[in-house]
Amino acid sequence: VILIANSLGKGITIYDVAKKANVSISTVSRVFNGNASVSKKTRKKVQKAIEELNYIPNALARGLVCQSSKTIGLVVSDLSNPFFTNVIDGIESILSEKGFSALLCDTHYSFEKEIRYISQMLEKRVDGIIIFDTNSRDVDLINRVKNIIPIVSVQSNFKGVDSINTTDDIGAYEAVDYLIKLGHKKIAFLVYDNARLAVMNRLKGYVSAHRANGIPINRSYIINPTDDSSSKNATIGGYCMANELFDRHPEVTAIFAYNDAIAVGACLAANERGLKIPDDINIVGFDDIEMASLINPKLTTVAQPLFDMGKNAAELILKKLREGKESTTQIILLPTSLVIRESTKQLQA
Amino acid sequence: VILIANSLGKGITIYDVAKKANVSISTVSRVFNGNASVSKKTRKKVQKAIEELNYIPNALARGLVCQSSKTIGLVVSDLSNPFFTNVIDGIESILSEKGFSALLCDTHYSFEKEIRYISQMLEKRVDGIIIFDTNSRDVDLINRVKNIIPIVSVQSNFKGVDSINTTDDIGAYEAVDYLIKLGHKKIAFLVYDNARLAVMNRLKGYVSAHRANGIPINRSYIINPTDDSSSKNATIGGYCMANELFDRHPEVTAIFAYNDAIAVGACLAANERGLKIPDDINIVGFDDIEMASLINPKLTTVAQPLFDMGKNAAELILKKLREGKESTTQIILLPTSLVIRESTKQLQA
DNA sequence: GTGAAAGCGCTAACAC
DNA sequence: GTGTTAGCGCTTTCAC
Repeated sequence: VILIANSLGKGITIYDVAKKANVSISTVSRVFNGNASVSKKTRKKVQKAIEELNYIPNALARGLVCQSSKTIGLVVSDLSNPFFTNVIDGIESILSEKGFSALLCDTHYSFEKEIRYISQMLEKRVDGIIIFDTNSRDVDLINRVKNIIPIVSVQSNFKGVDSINTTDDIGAYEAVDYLIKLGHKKIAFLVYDNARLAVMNRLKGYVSAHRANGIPINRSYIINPTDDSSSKNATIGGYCMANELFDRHPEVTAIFAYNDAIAVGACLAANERGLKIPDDINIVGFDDIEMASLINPKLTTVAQPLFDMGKNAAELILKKLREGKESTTQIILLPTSLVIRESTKQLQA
Repeated sequence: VILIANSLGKGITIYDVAKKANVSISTVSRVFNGNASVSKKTRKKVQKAIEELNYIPNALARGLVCQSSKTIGLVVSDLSNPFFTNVIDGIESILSEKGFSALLCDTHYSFEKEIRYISQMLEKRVDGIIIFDTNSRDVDLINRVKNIIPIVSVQSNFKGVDSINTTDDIGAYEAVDYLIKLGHKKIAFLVYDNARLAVMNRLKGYVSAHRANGIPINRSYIINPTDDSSSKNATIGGYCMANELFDRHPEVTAIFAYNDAIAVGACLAANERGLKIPDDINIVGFDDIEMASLINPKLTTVAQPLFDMGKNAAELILKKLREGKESTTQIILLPTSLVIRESTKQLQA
C-alpha cells in the first residue's frame, strides 16, 4: 500500500528499493553503480526490487553529490545548417558511448542568447562546453567559462582555448586555385564578415591562390551578407549575396562560397536568373554536406570531416575533464579535401 | 584567502555569499528568488556579494529540493528537417519566457535512441516531455512516461495524450483537389508508411479528393521510402521515392509530397532527369518551410503554422504542469492553408 | 560484504 | 525582516 502510494506520489527513491529488498541504501547504490563488493545474492535481490518498483535514479541528486552531471553543453549557432547537425552527430556518438549526454542549444547567431544559454548550462553544472562559431566578440565570455569548466571550441582562434580546426586555408586555396586553373579570373567570394578563424583562413586561401597565380584581387568581389539576411539561415544569406553579386558584377564567372549552405543559396539565385551552372557561372562550396551531391548539378566543394570533427571535439573535452587543471592547451587540425563534381568546368574563351 | 581558495576549488555556494554579506543563507536564497520579504538594504548587500563572488546558483540542488528542474524534454526525430527546427523555435520562445529551458535530442527515427533519450530525461527529472512524430510503435513507452510526468505530442493519435495537431486531412484534400482541378488525373503521393496521425490524415485527404472528383485511385502511385532511404534524411528519401516513381510510372503528371523536405528531394530528382517543373511534372509539398519559396520554381505547398504549433505545444505542457493530475486531455487543432506558387500549372491536353 | 552517517547546495517551514 | 533547521535523493567514507 505504501509502495503504491509512493509510486503515484513523490516517486520511487533508493529508500523504497532498500526497504523492499531488505538491505541498506548503500547497497542499493552499490548495485546501481556496478560496484564490485556486493554478493551475487544481494545483487539479485536488489535488481529484482529495482525492476518491480520501476525505480528511476535521480540524476539531480547524483549530480549534486558527485559534483558532476555527466553532461556536456553544446552551443551551436544555427541548427538549420547541416554542418552543425553532422558535427553534433559525431559528438553524440562519443558522448553516449562514454555515458555522457549532451545539452544542446541554438543561439541563432545571437550574442544575447549565447550568454543566456551558457549561463543556464553553468547553473545546470554541465561538466564542460563545446562551442561553435566563436569570434572575437566572445573572448570575455569564453575566458569566464574557462575559469569554471573545460571548454572546447570548434573552429576558433582563442589563446589558451582547446579547439578542433581544419585546414581551412589549404582547402580554400585548393578550391580557388582549381577555379583559376580552369581559366577563371573573376572569382567572387561569398563570406561572413565576422572575425572567426575559419573566415580568416578561407579568406587567406582565396587571396593566396590569386597571388600564387598572379591574378589581382578585386575587393568588390568579396560579398558579405547584409545585416538583414545574416539573421536568417545560411542558404537565404547565400541567395541574397549571390543576387547582389549578379546585379553588381555580371562579369564574374565563378563563385567560391564560404560553405555549402551558402553555395546552395547561390545556385538557387543563379537558377532564378536563368544562369546555367557551370556554363554561365561556376560555384564551389565548403563542407560537403549531403545536399552537395544531391543538387543538380552536383556541387564541387571542399570536404570537411564533419562527423570526425565532432568525435574529436567530444574526445578532447572528455580528456580535459580527466586531466583537470594540468591539461595543456591543444589544437587538433583535421584535413580538408577538394571534391570535384559538376558545378565547375573549364572556362570557354 | 578562504574565498579565493573557494573560487578556484569547489565553487561558490550560497554559504560563501551569506558569509560575505553577513546574513543567513535563507536571506541569500530569498534575494535570489526575488522574494519580497527582504529589506532594500540587505538586498543590496547580498546582491553586491553575489556579484563580487561571481556566484552561480546550483540548478541541481535547487531542482532536488524543489522537485522540479524547470526543464522540458524535446524528443525530435530529425533535426535536419526544418519542420522540426521551426517548431522548436516556437517552443523555445515560450519556454524561455516562462523561465524554463529545453533539453533537446534527435532520435534519427531510431526507436532504441528514443527509449534511451527518454530514460535520460526521466533521470534528469525534466518536468515534462514534448514528443514529435510518435506512431503506434510508441504506445507503451508513451503510457509509461505519462504515468510519471506530463507529455504532449505534436501530431499524434494516442488516446489520453494531449497533442497539437493540424488539419492535415483538409490540407491534403485541398492540395490534391487543386491538382485535379488543374486537370491532373495521375497524381502520385510520396509518403512515409508508418502509422502516424499526420500520415493517415494526409492519406485520407489524398483519397477523398480523388473520390470527390470521381477519379479512381491507383495504389501503385502511393510511394513509400525503402528501408534504406528512410534512415537518411527526408530530402534524400524524397529524391529516392521520386526516382522510383519516374522509373515505374512515367505517365504520372503530378506529385503530392508528404512534406516540403520530400518535395525538394523530388524536385532534385526531376531536375536530374531533365523533367521541367511544372511543365513536365507538377509538385506540391506540405509545411511551407523557408526553402519552399526559395527554390526554383517556387514550391506550391500546404502551409502549417510551424512556429505557432511550437508555441501551443509549450503552452499546453506548461498548463498541464500547473494543473497536475486534474488536467483533462486536450487536442489543439491548428489550420493549414494551400499556398499556390510556381510548381503547379494547368495540365496541357 | 554490508550498514550508519555525513554532506552535496539549496528551499521552505517555522521561530523569533 | 531575518535566522535556524530539516530535508530533497544520492554517494562515499568509515566501521564492523
